[in-house]
Amino acid sequence: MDDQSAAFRDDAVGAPTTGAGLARQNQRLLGRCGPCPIRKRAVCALCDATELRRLDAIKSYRRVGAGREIFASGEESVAVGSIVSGVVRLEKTLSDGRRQIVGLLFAADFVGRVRTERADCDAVAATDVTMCMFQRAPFEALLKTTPNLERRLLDMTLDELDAAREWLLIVGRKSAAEKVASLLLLLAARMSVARASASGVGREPLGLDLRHGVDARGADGIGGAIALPLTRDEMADALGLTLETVSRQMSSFKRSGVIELIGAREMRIIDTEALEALAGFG
Amino acid sequence: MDDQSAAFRDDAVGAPTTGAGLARQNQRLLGRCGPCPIRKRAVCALCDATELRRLDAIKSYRRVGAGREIFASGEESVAVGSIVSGVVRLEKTLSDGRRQIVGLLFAADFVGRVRTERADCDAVAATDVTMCMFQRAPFEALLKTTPNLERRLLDMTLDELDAAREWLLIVGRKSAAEKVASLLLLLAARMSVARASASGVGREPLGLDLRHGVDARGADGIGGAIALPLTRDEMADALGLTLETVSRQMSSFKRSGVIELIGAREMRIIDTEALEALAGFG
DNA sequence: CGTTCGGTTGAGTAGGCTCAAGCTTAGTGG
DNA sequence: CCACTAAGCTTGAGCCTACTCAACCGAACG
Repeated sequence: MDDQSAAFRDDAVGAPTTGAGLARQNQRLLGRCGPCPIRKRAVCALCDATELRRLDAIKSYRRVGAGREIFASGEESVAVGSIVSGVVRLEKTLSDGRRQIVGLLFAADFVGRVRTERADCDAVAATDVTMCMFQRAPFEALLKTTPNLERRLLDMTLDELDAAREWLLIVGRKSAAEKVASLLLLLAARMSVARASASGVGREPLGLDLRHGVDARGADGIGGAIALPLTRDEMADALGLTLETVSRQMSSFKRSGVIELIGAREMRIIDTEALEALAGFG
Repeated sequence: MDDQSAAFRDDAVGAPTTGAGLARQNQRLLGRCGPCPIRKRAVCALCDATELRRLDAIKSYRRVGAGREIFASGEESVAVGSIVSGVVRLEKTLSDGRRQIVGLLFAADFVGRVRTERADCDAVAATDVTMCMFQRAPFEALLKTTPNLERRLLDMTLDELDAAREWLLIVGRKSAAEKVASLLLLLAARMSVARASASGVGREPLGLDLRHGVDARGADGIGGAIALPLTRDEMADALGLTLETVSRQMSSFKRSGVIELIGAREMRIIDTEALEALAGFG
C-alpha cells in the first residue's frame, strides 16, 4: 500500500478485521476508466468517451477495510459510488439492536442513494472494498445532463428492487434450511461473477438476486471454493434467523455432503442440485 | 358503468368480489390529464404540456375489479401504468403455494416493470382499481426521449426500493404484534393519502413505506375509519405470518383499546401513539 | 500463553404454526 | 322474509421450529 496515486484515498490503514488479499491490481488502473474491470457493468456502462471523461473528472478511488462503515443511516448522504471489488452490506438496525441486512452489493453495484438528503441504511464493507466514488452533488448534476447515466442507474435500481422483493419472499416464507441454502447459492453466484469480472455482460442484475444461483451453474464459484463474505451472525441477520440456527444448518448441509467447509469462512458446493432443492426454488 | 368513453376498458364486469363504491368521478376526467387526481404525484408528475400530450396519446384507462389479476408472474410484460384509484398488491408464490406479498401500491404508484421481458411478480387488484395504462413498448420509447419521465420513474423506483427494504426489516426482525401494528399504520397512512389525493405533493414515497405511518398523524386516515384493502390472509402473506396469528393480534389490539374494528374489514385507530409503540419503531 | 472473536453443539423454552370448530356477514334463491 | 351457502374471521388446543441460554472449541493475535 505504498504506491498509491494522488486520487487514492485509503481508509483501510489499520483495518480492524483481517482482510488479506486486497486486489492489488486495482491500483494499476487508477486514473483512466478504459481498463476498469467494472466498466461494462457499472453505472457508467452506457457512457461514451465524452461522458466517461466527465465522470472521470469527479471520481476518486477509495479503499475501505473490512468492517469499516461507508456511510451511516441518518447521516447526510454525501457520497455515492461503484464497487470496484469487494462486498458491501446494507443494514438497518432497530433501537434495541435487532438488525436486518437488506442488501448485499458486489463488484459493479452502485452504493448510495441519489436524490435524498439522508441515507436510511448503514453501508458497511463486508470485505476489503475498493470503490470508485463520486461526491453526490456533482454526480447528481451529471445525472441530469447525461441520459446514459440516468438510464443505467434506473436499470440498476430496478434490478435491485427485483432482488429485494425476491429476498422478501425468502425471509418471509422460507424455512431455516431453505433460507441458508438460498443464501449460499446467492453468494456462490455473486462471488464468482465478481471474480470473473473482465467479461463484459451488458445487463447484470444486482444485489440479493437469487435467480443468479440458477444461472451460475458451471461458473467458477460453484465447484470452486468460495470465501464467505459474511460471518454466521451476518448471515443470520440477512435471513431473519439466529447465528446458531445458521450454524446448525451449515453443519447439516456439510454432514449430508452437499457442501464442504474449509475452515469456517470458506465453502465449496459439492452438490449444486441438492442445494438448489434445499433452497426450495419455485 | 354505462357512460364509458371509448378509451375506457372495463375489466370489472361481473367482478368476483364485492367491490362497492368504485370512484365514479374518475369517469369524468377521462381524456384530459389536467384534472387528473394523480397528476402531481404519478410518473407524469414532472412532464410539461407537450410531454403530457405525448403520454396522453398512448394512454388508456382501465378498470379492474377487486381480486382480478392485472398481470401474472412469468407472462410477457406488455402493459405498465399508474394507479388512479384503488390498491394493487404485488405477490410471489412458491410452487407449494406459500405466498409472499412483496409490495402494496396505492394511488399514483406505478405498476409494471419497464425494460424486462417478463414480470416476476403477480399484480392483483386488492380493491376495485382504476388505472391509467400504457403499452410497454410505446411507453419505453417515450421514456428514452423524455428525461422528465425517466427522472420521475427513477425517483419512484428508488422510493419503492427504500420501502421494500423497510419491509424487509419488518418481516425479518419484528415480532407478530409489531408486524401487524406496522402494517395497520402503513395502511392508515397510505389509504388516507390516497383519499386526500388532490394535494399536489412533489415527492411521494411509494409502496410499503412505513415512515408514512409516522408522518401521517392527524391526516384523515388516522382518527377516521379505514377500509382495510387486505383480508387477514393477505395481511399474513404480507408479513410472513399465518392468518390466525394476524387475527389474534388484531383482536388483542382491539381488546386493549388501541384500535376499533367496524366489522372485520374496517378499522379505526383509537390510540396512534400506542400503536406506534407496538410497532416498535427505532 | 492468555485473550478475543467467531463458530459449534446441546438442552430447554416459547412464539407462532397447525388443526379444528364455530361464528359473522353478505349474497342467493325459494 | 328467511333459510341456505360460502367466504372470511375468530378462538382454542396442542405441537414444532427456531430461539435462548450456556458450554466449549479453535484460530488469530498481541
